[in-house]
Amino acid sequence: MKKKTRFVILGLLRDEAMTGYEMKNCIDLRMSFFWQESYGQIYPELNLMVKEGLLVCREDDESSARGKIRYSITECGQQVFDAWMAEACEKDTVRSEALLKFFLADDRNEAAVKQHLEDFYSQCSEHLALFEKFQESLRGFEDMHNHKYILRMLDLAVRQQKLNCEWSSSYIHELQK
Amino acid sequence: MKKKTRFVILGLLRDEAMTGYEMKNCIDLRMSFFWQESYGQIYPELNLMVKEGLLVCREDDESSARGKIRYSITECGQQVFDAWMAEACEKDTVRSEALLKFFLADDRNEAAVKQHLEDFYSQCSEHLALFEKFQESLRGFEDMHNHKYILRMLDLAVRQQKLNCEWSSSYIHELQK
DNA sequence: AGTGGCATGTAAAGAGTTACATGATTTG
DNA sequence: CAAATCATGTAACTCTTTACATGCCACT
Repeated sequence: MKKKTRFVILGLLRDEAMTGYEMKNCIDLRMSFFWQESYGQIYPELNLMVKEGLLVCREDDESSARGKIRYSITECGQQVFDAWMAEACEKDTVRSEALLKFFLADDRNEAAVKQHLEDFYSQCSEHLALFEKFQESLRGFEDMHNHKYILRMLDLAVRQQKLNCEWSSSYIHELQK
Repeated sequence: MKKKTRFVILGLLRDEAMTGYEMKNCIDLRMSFFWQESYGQIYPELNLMVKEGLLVCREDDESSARGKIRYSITECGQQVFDAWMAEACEKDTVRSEALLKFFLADDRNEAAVKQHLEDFYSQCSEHLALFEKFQESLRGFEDMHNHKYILRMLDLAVRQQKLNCEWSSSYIHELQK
């Protein structure tokens, strides 16, 4: 289970130069469906990657005591990214406490299950709304071709969230009978 | 992100007494869709839980130098489990290298994406087959009511895998044009 | 003047995997 | 009888989160 923080960073920077803070934001908003990173991983990795020549950085704001630091990918970084892209994927790791509880429940826990289902439903709806908003924003561009891969991915994300919503709402109705 | 190993163990033992090895097996075969544990988590936790009075154990096989150890849940363990069931769930953590690659890809990586899609498809088909087999085995019982919660969960798992299969196969066809 | 969001970073704690060691039992 | 699988366990390592520290900027 190798650390993949650097590849996520590299992948994001191919599109545009970003600060560490923006990367974390982008990962949380658009990729949390299948990936997460914390500041404790991002910032140290960013400094390491500059030393290794995968990234270059420039201070945005010379006037401040400690300005924003915006990173860009180097040619070497591109190569490292493409090499990783071609490698086989490790198997997924998923930990969903809600699904775990749904699986392990019995009649003693019916009330708890009901509550968790409602939470699950509202979380999925929120995610769905987020993904659909992102989808719309990408479709607004005329250069849709550039977003071909992301749009395909979003299509899966949206359909999975819809499935989860449908499943949990019908499960809720069943329990209410 | 608290450790939940003990609750998984407790949940499994409510159905039947098991050895640590059997638990790991069961988790890998039936729960890997949304959960995983390793021996390094299970065995030390098992010993701890006996000390805390959540479990009792008996050696299966007195003749061997080191026989199987089969664990059962205590009344106290039941209570701890039910208390956890009623608690709110932490948010999910998911790490899927394949989905990450699908999201970050561009035209330079089309060949890699194709390969990963094929791997993704075959993995999902395998999971689907596994879930369907499990589903069938549960439906064989006359006391289906006992498995109500697991069957509901399996319904979601099966539908998600079907969605993934459908998505990846249509994506593969698109790329082949 | 205070709140909240932007922004960078570190240290310590905690979670989780991996590799190894050991030995029994089953199956071809 | 060799190989695979069953079975338990530990130690070292790696990964990841969390809590904290610092300070800017915009808005009210």
